[in-house]
Amino acid sequence: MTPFTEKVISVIRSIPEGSVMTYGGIARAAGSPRGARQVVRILHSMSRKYKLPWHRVVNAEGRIALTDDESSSLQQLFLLSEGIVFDDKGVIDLQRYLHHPGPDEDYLLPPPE
DNA sequence: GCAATGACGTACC
DNA sequence: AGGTACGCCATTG
Repeated sequence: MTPFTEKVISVIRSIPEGSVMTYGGIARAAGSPRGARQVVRILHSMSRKYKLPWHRVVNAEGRIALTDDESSSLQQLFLLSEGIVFDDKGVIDLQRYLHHPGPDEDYLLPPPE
């Protein structure tokens, strides 16, 4: 268990209801801008052991990232129940639902342009 | 300990 | 605009 992993767990647990975060965003918030795939791995192991809001994690496009149809539809169900809206293409409006970490975090958003 | 894995992201066809 | 290729690196077998 590395500090990065603990940070990731902490970040995920801090995602408020009705908000989402991307894998890359969590990785950046945890101090490893290129650690998106580690977030995936961590989610795999942690979601079984710990109680994490794994359903509030989506990919950079704002889509459900799960490969299993059953699990992904379940995730969508969870998000819907928290008030998150999907558009026609099944995409979440990240501008609106993405959770921004506090000012303590060096969370760098991509340039608005 | 080394090789494969993975619910990603980004750069390139 | 849509598909492919590859880097990333903690965790797992």
